[in-house]
Amino acid sequence: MFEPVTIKDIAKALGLSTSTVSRALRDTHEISPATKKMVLDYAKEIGYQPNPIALSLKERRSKSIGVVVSEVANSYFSQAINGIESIAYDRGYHVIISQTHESYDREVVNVQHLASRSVDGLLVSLSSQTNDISHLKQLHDKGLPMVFFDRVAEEINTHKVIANNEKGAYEATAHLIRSGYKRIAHLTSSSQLSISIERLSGYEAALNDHGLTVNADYIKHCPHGGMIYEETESKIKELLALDEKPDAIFVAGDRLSTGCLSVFKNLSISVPGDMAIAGFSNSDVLDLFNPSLTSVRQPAFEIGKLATQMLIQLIEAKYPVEEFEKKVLDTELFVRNA
Amino acid sequence: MFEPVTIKDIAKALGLSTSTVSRALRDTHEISPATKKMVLDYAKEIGYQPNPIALSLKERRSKSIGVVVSEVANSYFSQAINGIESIAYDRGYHVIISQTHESYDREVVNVQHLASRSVDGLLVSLSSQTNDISHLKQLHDKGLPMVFFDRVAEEINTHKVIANNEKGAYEATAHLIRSGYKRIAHLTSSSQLSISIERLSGYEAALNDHGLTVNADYIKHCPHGGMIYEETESKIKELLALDEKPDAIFVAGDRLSTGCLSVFKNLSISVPGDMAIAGFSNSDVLDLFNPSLTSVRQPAFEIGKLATQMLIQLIEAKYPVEEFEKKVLDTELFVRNA
DNA sequence: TAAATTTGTGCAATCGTTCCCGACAACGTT
DNA sequence: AACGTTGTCGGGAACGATTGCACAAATTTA
Repeated sequence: MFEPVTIKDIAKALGLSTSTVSRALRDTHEISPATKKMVLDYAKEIGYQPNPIALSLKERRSKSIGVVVSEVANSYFSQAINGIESIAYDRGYHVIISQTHESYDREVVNVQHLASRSVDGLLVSLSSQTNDISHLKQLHDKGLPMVFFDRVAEEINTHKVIANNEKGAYEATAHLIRSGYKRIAHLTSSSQLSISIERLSGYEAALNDHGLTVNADYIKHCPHGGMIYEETESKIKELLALDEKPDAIFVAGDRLSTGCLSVFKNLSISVPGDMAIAGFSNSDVLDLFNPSLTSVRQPAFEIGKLATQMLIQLIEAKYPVEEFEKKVLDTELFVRNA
Repeated sequence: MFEPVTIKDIAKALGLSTSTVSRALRDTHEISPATKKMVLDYAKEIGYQPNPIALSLKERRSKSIGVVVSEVANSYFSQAINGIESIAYDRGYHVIISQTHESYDREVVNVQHLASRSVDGLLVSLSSQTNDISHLKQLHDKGLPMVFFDRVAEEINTHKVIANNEKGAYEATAHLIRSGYKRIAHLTSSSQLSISIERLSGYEAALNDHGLTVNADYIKHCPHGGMIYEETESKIKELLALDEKPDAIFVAGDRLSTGCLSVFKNLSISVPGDMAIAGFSNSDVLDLFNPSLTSVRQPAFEIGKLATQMLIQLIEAKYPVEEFEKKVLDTELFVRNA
């Protein structure tokens, strides 16, 4: 059906050996100009394209990197992916994206799928359900280059690129405090996630620094990170049922932020009248929201770029890299509904 | 660095030939149960994983399909991709996503990249800038299986899956008419795109059926499909500058719809007070928008699923397929701000 | 002029896997 | 006893490309 032309076809047609053709195509100095021209012309004429799979087998690398994210339909990740592609592309790497949909099982399957020599390295942002990282540790120990971004696994010793989640959370919370709110709740995703820990920490620091006490009842976790509406709704209802109902919420994720707004809309609770909200989000259309949302925006594109640069550096390193670094990029606070 | 275990290692360790090991692993009947067990046990013990690249070279297929879309950060496409993955995954195919960002040049590069035997088939939705489809035609003529979805190329004879754009556009326009608007404009992307043609046609039919005349001044094209804010803004300003200013707009794309809302917000034009809007969009958070948006929603997930099923059918067909079909799925109208 | 070097090309191995053949037992059938 | 089956297994050629080595012819050097 689809019969690609190979180096062998060229060799046969020109009465040369495959080695000569190969060398001519690669422009080696040890081929006579005449032969070289003949081969190149003929190759162009019949539209020869080298078979990347054969190359991969020989070179033992695929010139492709795998990306593991929870959802591409998430502004943060789609922006990060654009950053990833902008670098990978230039360096001649394919990018294979896989989505976990925040499921641990899918993460394991996807990672296994990407590994086994079909990708040269992995860019990983953990799913919210992931506790056990042995599937990644095992590959990392075997030498598969790996860079974490956003949701990182501290236990694995490699490069990491994250936003300054603690500072971003601090600023958002401090903004709510400065706006006069005193009972500030925190809605976040699963507790073991690095971003959850960091954002919680920033939230607590802001409260402490402003003379407010941290109330454990005000901190609610959504293990599915906003993927399930009912989960978000029930957590918010728990907050609303408290004796000392919060007057503001700091939300720690993109999907959670929009989910939160939806819940309040459905419950006919006015924002920010009855409840103020500030949350992490990278959406481009936040300005169009009603109620609007004060947001912490991460440099997603830049994070994707950096992570990819570091990964390619690992992949192409001649000797095993022992020194790893964690890059931390600042977030930006967009005040709306001030 | 990363030394994967091969069938050869197993053969050597067990004193067998690679052929026997291969057959044992593939559970052929001509291997004794004892040998089979020995091989399987040892393979499991040392964590043998077959090398998919070697397989690809041998089988002359990669078990992967390429997807060409404009942006993953577009609700329609991210939902379609979820549909694509849901099928591909089950059938053992990798999915490689590439983004054109509505650029013709990137589309050509991406398609070339995906082809050359590294994907077994292509799922394509054209970029808004694409006029010339010879890069696809050439591959299709060479026998590369290809299925179009959403933005299709009529000139290429293969399977196509689309929404009923004409009907959806008709319904949205008719809704505006029923709501009392008389001067309805149409904002759409580049004129050569299949979806633009179909949606324009539905728009015109609705006007005609309701005794309204089609006014060429009311039809504005944005070649970048909403990717460039300034372009959208200038087209809208053109509409606003008309003597008989429109009182409603039917918008033909996801990004254009949100772009349109942003422009009106920035121009302090009240929607739907000064101007009513209805548009194509698959966003999940339209309910949160202010002003809200009456939307035509496409069955994106289903379209992705169908297209993938048809593509895999083409890929795995024993004989060249000659009969192609175009599947048309109904859209849904969500009335908001009624 | 003979030896040494350069130049241009081919042979064959390699990457990991499958699969067509053929080898060679052990067994059953006339 | 001679032959055909059947069950197990190994050898080796593919798949497409690269590359170290060998080797002839052409050229330069001693």
